[in-house]
This record gives sequence, structure tokens and C-alpha cells, in this order.
Amino acid sequence: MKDKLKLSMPEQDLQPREKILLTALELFAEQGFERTTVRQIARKAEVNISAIAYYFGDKAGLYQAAFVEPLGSPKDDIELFNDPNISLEEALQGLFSGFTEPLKQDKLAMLCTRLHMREMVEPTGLWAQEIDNGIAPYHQALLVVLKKHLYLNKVDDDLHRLAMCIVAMGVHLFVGRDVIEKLCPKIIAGNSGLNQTHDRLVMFAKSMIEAEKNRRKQVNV
Amino acid sequence: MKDKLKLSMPEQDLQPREKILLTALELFAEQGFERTTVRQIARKAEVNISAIAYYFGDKAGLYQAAFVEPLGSPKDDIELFNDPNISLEEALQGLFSGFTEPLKQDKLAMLCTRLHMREMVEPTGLWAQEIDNGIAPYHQALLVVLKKHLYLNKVDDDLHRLAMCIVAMGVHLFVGRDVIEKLCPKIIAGNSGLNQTHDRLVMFAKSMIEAEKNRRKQVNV
DNA sequence: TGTAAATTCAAACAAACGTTTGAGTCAATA
DNA sequence: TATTGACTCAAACGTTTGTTTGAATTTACA
Repeated sequence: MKDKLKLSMPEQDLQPREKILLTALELFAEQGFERTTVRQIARKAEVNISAIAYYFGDKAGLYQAAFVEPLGSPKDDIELFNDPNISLEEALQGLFSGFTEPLKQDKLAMLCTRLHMREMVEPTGLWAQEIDNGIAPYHQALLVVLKKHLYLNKVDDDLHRLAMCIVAMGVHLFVGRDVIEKLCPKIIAGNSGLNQTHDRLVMFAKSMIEAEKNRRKQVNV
Repeated sequence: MKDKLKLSMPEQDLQPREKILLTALELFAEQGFERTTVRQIARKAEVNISAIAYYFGDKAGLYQAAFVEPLGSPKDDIELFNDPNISLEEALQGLFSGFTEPLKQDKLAMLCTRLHMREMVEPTGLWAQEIDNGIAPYHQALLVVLKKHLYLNKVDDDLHRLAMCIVAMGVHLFVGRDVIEKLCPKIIAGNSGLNQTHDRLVMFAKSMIEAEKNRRKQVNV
């Protein structure tokens, strides 16, 4: 196992390997895999091109490392949902924190999230792995919480629709970032604005769940 | 002005220019600008490479043409919102139809929408133009409808948040397509499934608007 | 200090990219 | 038939891409 990556972001006095990794993470997250060249990474990281091959084999290996290494496994977050005593409010708080917290201060977390979101739209090949290990368990955990709070005994398509719409609001904070920054930047800029956005997401999610509950009540009469 | 592009999708017996344009639209929409090569387009369209330069100047010109030509201006859709007599229900129906209808049968409309959504995540340079001409007016029109139905006299950040969350659900049908197809494909496959998704989106949006209305009521006591 | 491994470096590599060339083909017109 | 303009084609262009090379340099350890 490699040493745990230093989480401090001042990108100076880092070991070459870490400097490359963080620079690559930033460029991949901002520009995507194709638009980012190894020369650009090497230049910005102030290392020789061949250092990339030396440490990571090739560009794809670097991408994979940037994708996997900086963040630990997301299982901790998922266990949050598995707690049977968790309230709906708490579950939603935790869910959306995964989207809003990275936008606050932690540049590393933000870049990691951005990269993972990008993989959703621009699959590079790690996608199949990511959807199985990262997204699907999350979706399943959310389904379990929703199923419980709607008093259902099986997951149906409409529950999938509800889960998808709830997650969509969080995803959009990253996917639609450029648009948001142009149209209403304040809602993702600064801690207070983000906290307020977080509260609204929770509120909206709760209202959607309530609406779905009512719809099912009406259908079952 | 060029002749209007034929909207029929059987890609045979088309003029070379149209064949290139439709093939490029498909590949750009599926793979993005960078991953799509002019050779790939030429091969799939069964034309010589240099035909692309002949008809469109260069790759960027072809992309621009594929981005702009197939769809007319979206002003018709926006005028839908400007009707002062429109109900909230109708406005939301119209809004989400813009996302669900292209997924039904119309392959051309679906590719166009996908390409425009992709531009949001992977800006190529047309982005600034698209956000000004395509997205911003839409967002503004939605804000007007929401403002009216919440009885507000000015647009504030929380109204932006509401609008963003509503739009996010529609956008996610395209941005998260691959994920959806893996986790719950039925909600975007087939007309009946899409119709049901459409109805849920409207219902969720209405519940979010209601929640926001109640929140403001509580704040103002 | 001496030796071997680890790391860095400038340079070159083949392949793929977008683009251009110039001869060639075809249909229409005079 | 001769000529023009629209269009097609195989081939080559110059760049940039990711990758590799092999010698230099630094580091670690006996």
C-alpha cells in the first residue's frame, strides 16, 4: 500500500509523485480526460514528462490513481444510511452534505467529487467500476431509506424515480456549476450561501417524499 | 440561408452535407467533441475526409453547425412561459416535456438535447453563446412563472434555488442517462415509462413550490 | 568514500490528429 | 464538343499526442 496522500493543499514542497497526482486531479476534474495532456500536467506540476510514466505507467494509470487514491472508500458514508435508527431528516442531511461540503473549503474534496461526477457524463472506462462501487450502493442505500419511510415492502419504479430526482438536485450542483455561476453564483459561493442551499435541498427532498406518500395513499383507496 | 435540414432519420440517400451533419451530431452527442475525430465522422458518414473541410471549413465549424442547425430557435418554447394566463401545471408540463419528449421517439431531438446538455458540462466555446441564448432565457422565464405563483415582487436567491432544483430533475435525465440505464432503465425507456416519469417530475416540482411557499409563509409571521 | 539503486532529464519515437493539396470526376451549359 | 463550376478522392502535410530511451544526476547505504 502506498502512503496515504497528504491532504494539505498548498502544492509546494510535495514529493513529485504527489505533486503530479494533485495536479492531474485538478486538471482532469476541470477539463476532463481527453482535453488534458500529459505535457500540461508535467508543466504545471513542474516535473519532467517521463516522471508520469515512471510513477504511474501511463496517462490512464495516472487518471486511475487520481480517481481512486485521494479519497478513501465511500463506505463510511453509506453506513450512515444503514443505521436503522436514523431519521429521514438525518439521512437527507447526510446525503446532501456529500454534495455541499466539498464545495465549501476543501479544494481536494471538491475536485474529487467533480472528477467522479464528470465520469458520469464522460465515461473513460473506470465508469463501470465507479457505477458499481460508488454510485449503485449509494442509490441502493437511499432506496432503503425511502422504502422504509414510505412504508413499502418492495422497491418499484416510482421509488427509483423519487430517488433519482432527489439525487439529481445534488448532482446538479456540480454538473451545472458553470451555468449556476453565471446565473446565480451566490447559491454555491460562500459557506452561508451553501448552507442555505443545503437546507433547501433537504426541504425540497422532504416535500417530494411527502408528495409521493400522498400519491400512493390516493392510489390505494 | 441553407435549406432546412431534412428531419427524417433513416440516414441513407441523404445529401453528403446532411449525412455529415447528422453523423457528426450523433457522434458529438454520444462521445463529445474531443473524443470524436473527423476521420470517424467521415468513415461513418461514408464520405471522404476532405468533404468536411469542403462543407464546414473545419471540425469546429462542423460542431457549430451540428449544434445550431438541426433545431430551430427555442423561442417558441419560451413564449409558452410568457403567456400570463398559463397555469402553473401547464408551465411545468411544458418545461418537462422539453426533457421527456426528446427521449421518446425523435432521435434527432434527443441527440440535439444531449449535445446541448453536454455543452453544459464540457464547454467547447459555444458554451457562452448557449448559456446566453439557450439556458438563461429559459431560466428567466421559469423564474417569472415561479415568482408569480409565489406572489413575490422580486427574484431572490431562494427563488433561484427553487428554479435550479426543478430544472435539475430534467437535466438529470440526460446527464445521468448512463447511470439510470444501469440502475433503473425502465424510467426512461418506452413511452409509458417516460410519461409516468414526466408526471412525477411535475408532481415533485409542484410539491417543491408548495414547500417553498409554506417556508416563506412561516418566515413572514 | 564507493557502489547500487532511485530518480531526473533532454531528446527522440511512432501514431494519430486536423488540415491541405491537387488531380480527378461529374453534370450542366453554351 | 468544349468549358465551367461543383464536388470527390487518395495522398501527404505539419503538429500534437502519449510513450520510450539512455545517459546523467541524486540519493541511500555499506
